[in-house]
Formats: sequence, structure tokens, C-alpha cells
Amino acid sequence: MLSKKTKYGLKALTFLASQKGRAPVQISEIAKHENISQKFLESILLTLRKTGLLGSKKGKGGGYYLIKEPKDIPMTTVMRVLEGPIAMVPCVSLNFYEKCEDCPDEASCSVHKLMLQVRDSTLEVFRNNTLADLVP
Amino acid sequence: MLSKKTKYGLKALTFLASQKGRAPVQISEIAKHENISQKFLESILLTLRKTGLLGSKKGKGGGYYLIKEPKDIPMTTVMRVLEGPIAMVPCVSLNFYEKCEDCPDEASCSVHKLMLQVRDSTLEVFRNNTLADLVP
DNA sequence: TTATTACCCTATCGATTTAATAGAGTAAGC
DNA sequence: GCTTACTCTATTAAATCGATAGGGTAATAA
Repeated sequence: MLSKKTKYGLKALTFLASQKGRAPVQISEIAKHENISQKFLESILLTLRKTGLLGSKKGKGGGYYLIKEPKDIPMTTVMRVLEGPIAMVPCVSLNFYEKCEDCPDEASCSVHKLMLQVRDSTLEVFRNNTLADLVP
Repeated sequence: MLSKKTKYGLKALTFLASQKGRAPVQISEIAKHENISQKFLESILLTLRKTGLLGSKKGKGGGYYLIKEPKDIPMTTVMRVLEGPIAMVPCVSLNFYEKCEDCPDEASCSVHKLMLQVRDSTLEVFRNNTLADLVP
């Protein structure tokens, strides 16, 4: 299940991408437009800024803005920052790999085999979509 | 993230499918072979039986067994029983649809658009795999 | 018929995660 | 120098997960 954090983050990014200019947008405006708790959104935007997806400007007329062009922001990046691993099990994760403590042999594990296919197909979707593709 | 319930369920089903005959297999044997807490596995197998995927036999020589041929058990069925919705958000779920309380219009929702693609590609994987495909 | 075996069911529990809230701090701009 | 708006820390309630305990019930073999 997609977390609200990711959902809100995607909506906020899409909203920023839909703004023609790159003028900073206030948190309050994004929160209001997307029906999101402002305080919760604050922490999400902060995460996105720390990861380098967003920039921020303080003071009057400040707010958040996209650093890169929407078409240069792949969904793989966004999803990994917001949601974490794309794979459904750590043992098939590219960026967050972990061995299962049960399961003596990955090669012969039925779950591994199936989840590898799911990861690949999901990854393909995220690779084929940039932030620009999400804007209506 | 895949729940342990689903993971264990898949392993148990695969183990049953790998048995040549259709003689009942005891819970304890499955639990031991797959490194699963026996009590936890009990509840999972019970779910699978209630859904019609497994049959059980009581008393001495009893246990669980597959009702259908592994090749006739699609992963879509198994995953929906064990994990629930295949979609990452309820608003793109085929079998567990729910409207988002935020989000006034699905057609123009960026999250909806993206998650629809993810659902379709994941669904295709599960449709192309039966239990028979998971057996090593 | 009786004892055994193994399925069946309910309840509980700690740990973790999630979503949200509160409140204070800090930097930029007019 | 005051307002504005981002930044950070801490706390919380609720939900979920994984696991465990313990007893009940039904079917089978002897």
C-alpha cells in the first residue's frame, strides 16, 4: 500500500511542476490546493529538499520550487525518496538489498522468483515516467 | 512491502505443489521445512482452506493438500487472498475499489494515473504465473 | 469405543509504523 | 526591526504485524 507520505509528496511535486514559472510556492498554498495537512506536508517537503529535488526560499515571498525540469525527474528517484524500496521484498531490491534470514537459497526460492518479476515490471513503469508525465 | 503472511503462504503452497502425490502434508512438516512459526502457519493455511485453495484432513495421517492442479492456480488469486489488493491505492483497485476522500477528480489525479500503470504491469505478472511456475 | 492425532479457533501482546499535531527556533526580506 | 515562512524536535493516537498461548473439536486407527 502506498503511504500517505508518498501520495502527498507526489501531489505536491505535480502541483509544483504544473506552475509555469519557477517562483517559490508557499507550503500553505500547496496544502490547501491538494487537501493535505499543512504540518505533515512540511515534513515531506523538507525531505524532498534534503534529497535535492526541491529548493526553498525563506522569508516573505518564499516557498518551495523545483530545482530541475519535470522531464528530468524520473519516478524511480521520487519513489525511492518517498516510499523507499520499490521491491516488495528486500532480497530482490536493487538499492536496499538485504538477505532473508529464513530462506537458505535465493536461487531456489519461489517468492524470490516471483517478486523479481514484479520488481522488474514496476521498475519499468517508474523508469518510463517522469514528473512531467504526471501533470494533467 | 510483502507481509510475512503472504511470504509464508506462498512458500507453503509451493511446497505442497512440489509434492508428487496429493497425500495430506502435516502443518509441522511444512513449518519445519520452510522455517516458519508453526502457529502462525496454522492461521495462514486456515485462510487458504476457507478460500478453497486447500483441503484438509483431520486425524491420524491428516494434513493439508492442494485441491486443484498447481498450473490451474493463478497468482492473482493467491495474492488477493493472502495480501489483499494488488493495487497500491484503493482508487485503482479492481477487486477492492474505494474512492479517495481527498482527490476531487480521479481522472486528473497524478497519483491515480501513475498507480494505474503500476497495477496493470503487476497484474500482468501475476496473471502470467501459476503456482506451477513457482516450483523450482 | 477409546485414545490419539492434528486441525480449528480465540485472545492477547509487544514492537513497529503511520499520520498527524504542537510548539518553538531561525533566516530572509520589506 | 518586524513580519513572514521555512526548519526542526518531540509527542501522540491509532493501526498493523508477527508471534504466541491455550484450549476445543473432529476424524481416524486400533
